[in-house]
Amino acid sequence: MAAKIVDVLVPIALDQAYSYRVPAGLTLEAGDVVAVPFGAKEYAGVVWGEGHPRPGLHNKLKDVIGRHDMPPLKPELRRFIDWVADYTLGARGMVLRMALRMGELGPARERVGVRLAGPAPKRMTPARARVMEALADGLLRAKSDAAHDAGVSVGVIDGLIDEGTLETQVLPQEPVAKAPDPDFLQPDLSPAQSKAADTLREMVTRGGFAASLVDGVTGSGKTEVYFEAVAENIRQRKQTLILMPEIALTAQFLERFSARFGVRPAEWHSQLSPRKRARTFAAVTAGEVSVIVGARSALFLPYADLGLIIVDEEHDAAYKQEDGVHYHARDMAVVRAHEAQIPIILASATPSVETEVNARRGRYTRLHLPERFGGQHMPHIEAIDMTREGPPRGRFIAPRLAEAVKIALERGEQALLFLNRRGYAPLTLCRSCGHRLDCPNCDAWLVDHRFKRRLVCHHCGFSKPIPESCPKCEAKDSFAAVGPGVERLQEEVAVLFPEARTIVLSSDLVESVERLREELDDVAEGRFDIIIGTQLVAKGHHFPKLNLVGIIDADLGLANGDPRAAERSFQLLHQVVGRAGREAGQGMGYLQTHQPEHPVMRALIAADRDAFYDTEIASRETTAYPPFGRLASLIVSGGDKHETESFARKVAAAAPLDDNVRVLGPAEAPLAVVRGRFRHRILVKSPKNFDLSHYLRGWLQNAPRTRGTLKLEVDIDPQSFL
DNA sequence: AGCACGCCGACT
DNA sequence: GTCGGCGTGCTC
Repeated sequence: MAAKIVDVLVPIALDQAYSYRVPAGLTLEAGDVVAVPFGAKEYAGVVWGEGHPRPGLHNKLKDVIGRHDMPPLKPELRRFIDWVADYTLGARGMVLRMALRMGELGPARERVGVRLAGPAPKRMTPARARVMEALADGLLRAKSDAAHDAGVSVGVIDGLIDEGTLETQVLPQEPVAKAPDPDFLQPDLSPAQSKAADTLREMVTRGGFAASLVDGVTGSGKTEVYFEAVAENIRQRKQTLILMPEIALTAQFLERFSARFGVRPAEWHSQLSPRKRARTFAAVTAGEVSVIVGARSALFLPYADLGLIIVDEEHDAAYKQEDGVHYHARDMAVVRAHEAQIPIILASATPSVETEVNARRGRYTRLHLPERFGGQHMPHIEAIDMTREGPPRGRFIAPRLAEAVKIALERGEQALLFLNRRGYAPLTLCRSCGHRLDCPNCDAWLVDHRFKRRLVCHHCGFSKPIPESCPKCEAKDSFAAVGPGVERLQEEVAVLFPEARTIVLSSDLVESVERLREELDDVAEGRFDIIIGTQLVAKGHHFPKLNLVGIIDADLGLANGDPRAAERSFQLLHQVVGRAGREAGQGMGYLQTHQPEHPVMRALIAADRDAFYDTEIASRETTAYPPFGRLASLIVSGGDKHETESFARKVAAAAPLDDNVRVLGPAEAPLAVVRGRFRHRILVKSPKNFDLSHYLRGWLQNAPRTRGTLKLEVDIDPQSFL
């Protein structure tokens, strides 16, 4: 290229690239990472192509400051960034920002090592003698290691350095991750696993774009299967990205990885320290990292030579980014694999309807793992019809479930009672005047959290102590808790099973990731008899002694008008009941429901996953919902109710006429007020093969501008309808 | 996204 | 009179 003027994309909320003069002596190519002045600040941007400044702009151009010392962004990544920005209607600069999350590449903090070099110190002490002994081999070791090995404090080491007994040397940086060994452990695979692994290995060897779905129930060994593809990709000396929905809770996964490959993989997620982030980023760019396990943001990193993408738990809703650039990491992963012409593997026990349809149509190769590993059986599921055999008023555990728990406890097995509701009760009302305690900022009830003695809003975080008397009628002791949360359930469990050791696992009670890990270990080792949990218990950890799962309210996720309610419910409930009986024999699951004939319940009871997908796919097809049609959601929000509403109407009125498109609304969002902001939603539906992004772009160009507190967000392929 | 500019209210 | 609140507009 070697142009005198280049277009540079800066990682800020702008869609446009800006033109800069290239100073003499600097040669730039597309993809080069450069420092440029922009406004008052300096940014690391990327050369997006040759400059095409508007004629009048020529004499206003600034100079590129210089080129960053890092590999250029490959064309495939630049195409991917353009594609994502175009598709999501996000600013290209914001998408680029996700690819340049490099942190500050400041000077590396030097780690100092020590080794025995000089004569013994003049004054010898017992501690000093221990150091001399520990370092007698004359080898270099980190200061802290030396202190630890000798059983002394770092101060003693420092003293010996001053004496000249020890000499210091800067330690080489430890690599972000050591090289995984594809042959560290020969896996012991079932015939079905071997067959699937062969197919995947072949896909990796062949290269080029190919998508496959590893589809098998919890415990069928999906991970072991795709690890074989990872092993093959390591042998090909290419990088592997393994996407996980929630990286913080993957301790068990990291252990399985190191059991198979001998080392832990590199990690990428938002909680990385800036230093670790910068080092990992550099290592990924330089190709020094072979396998990276990451949250959705890892999809945008500038890999030196990416050869394989794996999306674990591909159905998980956490893959959808709901703020900033709205994107679905699973879908974008397929796009990236396609741009890079590499294989992608999706894995799930309960695939998303989109993925299931792609597999049924043969667009994705389905690798089915039909049974649990080691001859374990899927749990036997029964419904408990709450209209006919429900518990007495004010109680939530039906007699039949209570009996099953009793038997499990007698056998020394664990029981899990699942209720996807945090706190004590979702609603508190005054018995004397009927007043409901609600959030001052949101259109939502305050949830009673008795462990914390507070009322909490689950939408904005507002909380206040539980008042003594009704704020409306001032009646004392008049509050009634309506409905159950996990804390209330524990109260009932304590009455029914006073001897049992119980634990409540709920995200709001989690002090730290480490503490949760300990608690999960305690559960796994059998230090609790009854686990009462929210969706926190649905994934990740494996509990060998768990043989009984009771779903307290199987209808909970079906209540709202969300088009994905059935799919979500099925996935969650399937995952939770699947936790029973992986090692301890025949597992049992009970679904407490008011609608035992609902397709979700029927499919779970009959252990007929396909039946669920059949009905759900048919229903999506008749309603032209995704994947048989396309959806976008425009969310208008603002601080003033009327202004927001009238602005939303004006936006909707600006929609270009098109026979392909149906514009629904604006309507008040189901959660009409959040954090004091009023929300209206416009739903846009189009046929599948219609360029909805292009249509929306045209629309928004002619829509009235937001001003003041008004905000207009575009959510393409919305997953949440709140 | 970040920052400067500018226009209004309430302080040393 | 000036400090500072945030609404508006611009950045090669």
